[in-house]
Amino acid sequence: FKKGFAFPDWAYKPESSPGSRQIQLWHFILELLQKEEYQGVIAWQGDYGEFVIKDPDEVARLWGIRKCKPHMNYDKLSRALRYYYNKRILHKTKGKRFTYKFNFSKVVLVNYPILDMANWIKANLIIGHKCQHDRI
DNA sequence: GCCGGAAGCT
DNA sequence: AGCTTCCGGC
Repeated sequence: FKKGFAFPDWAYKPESSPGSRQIQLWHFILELLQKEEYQGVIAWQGDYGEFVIKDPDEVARLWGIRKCKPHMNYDKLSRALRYYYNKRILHKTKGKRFTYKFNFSKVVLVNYPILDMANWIKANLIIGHKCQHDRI
């Protein structure tokens, strides 16, 4: 996940497509991190895999839109991030405000071998997002 | 802010 | 299972 890495179009599938499921928070975080336009909101900073949430309210708002949870806030989002500690997906950078670090050794190398990145994206990155209650 | 238990939802 | 909601404690 070097800077400027962009996921190709075929990696995105609509929610209604077979085999699709709800997007996971860490997928969403990675999605924001690879988009230049969100660098004022969330960005890689410091050590490899380390990122800073520069605008917690905005990240929470965007996550709320994605999950159709209009009352999402940073308090709730950060609780979800804390559940990643035991799963060894993330850990906190202690002393640094709004700063977390991906355990890429597990997330990428073990669960999703870097050599098979294309299939990892296909299997995990779901971008299509229409709220169920919004369907007419 | 950050932590983690507890309960609830899908 | 993967959050969401709520919250007491630090």
